[in-house]
Amino acid sequence: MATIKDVARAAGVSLATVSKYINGGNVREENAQAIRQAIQQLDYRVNPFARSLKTQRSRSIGVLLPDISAPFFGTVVTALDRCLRENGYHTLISCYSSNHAMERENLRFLISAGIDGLIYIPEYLSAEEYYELTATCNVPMVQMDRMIQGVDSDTVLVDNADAVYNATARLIEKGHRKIAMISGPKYVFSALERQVGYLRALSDHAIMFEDRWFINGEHSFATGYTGCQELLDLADRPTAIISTNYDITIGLFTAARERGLRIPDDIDVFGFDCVDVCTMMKPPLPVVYQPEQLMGQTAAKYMIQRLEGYDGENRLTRLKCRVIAD
Amino acid sequence: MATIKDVARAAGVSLATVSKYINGGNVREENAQAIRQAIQQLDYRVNPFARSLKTQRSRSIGVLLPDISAPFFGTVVTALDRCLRENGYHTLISCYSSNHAMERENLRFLISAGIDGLIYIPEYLSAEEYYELTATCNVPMVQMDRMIQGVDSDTVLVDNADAVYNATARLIEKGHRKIAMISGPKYVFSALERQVGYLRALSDHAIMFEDRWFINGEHSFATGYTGCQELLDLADRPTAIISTNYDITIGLFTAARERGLRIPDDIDVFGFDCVDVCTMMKPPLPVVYQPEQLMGQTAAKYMIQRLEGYDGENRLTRLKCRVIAD
DNA sequence: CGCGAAAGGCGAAACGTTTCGCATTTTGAC
DNA sequence: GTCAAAATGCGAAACGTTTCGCCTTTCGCG
Repeated sequence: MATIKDVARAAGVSLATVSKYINGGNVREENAQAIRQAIQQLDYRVNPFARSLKTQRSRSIGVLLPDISAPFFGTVVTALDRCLRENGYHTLISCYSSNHAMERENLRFLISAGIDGLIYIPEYLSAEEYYELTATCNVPMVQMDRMIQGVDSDTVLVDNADAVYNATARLIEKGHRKIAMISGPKYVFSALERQVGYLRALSDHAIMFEDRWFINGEHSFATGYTGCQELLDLADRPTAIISTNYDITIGLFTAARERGLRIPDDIDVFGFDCVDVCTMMKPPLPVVYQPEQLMGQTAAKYMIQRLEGYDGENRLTRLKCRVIAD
Repeated sequence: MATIKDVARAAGVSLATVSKYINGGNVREENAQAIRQAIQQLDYRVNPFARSLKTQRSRSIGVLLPDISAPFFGTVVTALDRCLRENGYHTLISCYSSNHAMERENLRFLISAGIDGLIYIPEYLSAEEYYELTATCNVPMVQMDRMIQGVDSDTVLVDNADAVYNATARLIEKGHRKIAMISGPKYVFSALERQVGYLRALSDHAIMFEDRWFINGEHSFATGYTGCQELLDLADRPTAIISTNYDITIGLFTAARERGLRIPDDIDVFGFDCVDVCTMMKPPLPVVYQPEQLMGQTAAKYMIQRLEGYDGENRLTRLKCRVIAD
């Protein structure tokens, strides 16, 4: 493997000049020519390890998240990855399987791997734990989709409460009064916010909240499926159900249709995250769309700015969700 | 940040001894004690850049794949990541969005990032292109799920033909004679193999292949949805449809049910990849399950063995899919 | 043509490890 | 107690960059 030294020799300049050329400094055209040619000829590539040792930066960004196999996260991360790559960074992904111990362990691992920055979708970690783990290193961090209470950083969220408020309000306008919701775990930031939106909409329209119409569980197919069954088994059935996640929506559909219920005639459904599924149905079902791409892009933007020296206030972006309904 | 030099000084031994201790060499217990204490006290961590420069290894494995937001890939990669991490490696994921130019570009990027190994789910790249891009570097590579004709490496595949053969045969045993299939793109290795399994099953049971019952498209919801509609619009409708991918299956369901067809009574469906969806229905639908976890684990195993010096023949594993049906 | 400023080039040090070859200590058998 | 072998420790070099401070060349202007 050719080194910068070989290039310098071949081009007849000093090693420092080659380095300057590579890193975009001023070099006389004549020399630039020679260096270019030498690089070409020797098929020289910068050795990333040596560079990192010297600069103490790796140009890699850690992404710590619960689970990459969920479509929502997958799409966010894809956008993130693309943005970072366009700016010369690469993405080091780490999934902690919604598991507290792994969340802690993987965070430690990412840091010891020498990441320049961290983009983080937290779940269980407390502020104390976070600060303890990251005490020594000092990499910038961007929180995404969720937030640890007491941890200050740039943050990109969606307006969960608003989105679910709107969804609920739509159903109410359509005449529904018995509206159920199937939601994620109580300890998940975004799930909590969605719950708030639901409650507020009911209250604003003077509709009593019924405990039995509110179901909590993991963000899984099973939660949607069994949750829907539970609801349909009630003597006092809801006439509409709001879902809060892709898997829950699919589970919910499945259960409802298995019972031979026509959607939306027999039971109305408000989907979440699965725009393609909902819009292709006849009639199209209303659905909450989260701006996944934009979320990834914004987080990437914040991170890149920090890495390029921005040192101002922490920024909090609330992206609006789009409620897709006629 | 403390360096190994500080540790050596604090422990009263030489720098080389500390290094030996860290890397598991023989050190007198007395010294080990002192070093341990010094490390603790100074909160010393090995600097990964310096280590990499010296060893020319990064302990990171590149994973190049079409799209992380597909549940199948997501699950495979999650397993992969976990295995590699347990062995002290980390995963550098790169999605090329099923795009030829990006596939090339991202491969180049991964290599220039100094990965120790590559785990690769290819799509468009030819053997020539692959060899050209990887000519200079010499990292081990494991192909997963698919294979480039003419590129020799450890490879982990599933037995696609077998799986679809069995699925088709089941439907035939159930009495179906008009069996349609909705499949992925013709240039995707696994899609082609699935097609082969379908054709062979038909032929083995003396059933004519009908061109109009075979539909090709991207691995997307839309393909399943519109494909199903096309099939149902035929004067000569199939009585069963085989899907070959998660998104296609969901699309197919949606279209069939929108028409008010009962599954499996009015039209039988064989699902793919979405075991939870299919098994929770009543009655449960048959479905092809790909051993995603095992696939990731096997690929990780092969990679780790190569990195630890194994230098034997290339290995080809064909994992069996499980056909889940009563 | 001459001058000062700006641009460009250079050598050397530094980043924090691992590892080589050799020197020293320890060990165990006699 | 002695000796050889085994175990352990050490100093120094090396990995391939970037960057600092200083020196030389070039350029533009009067």
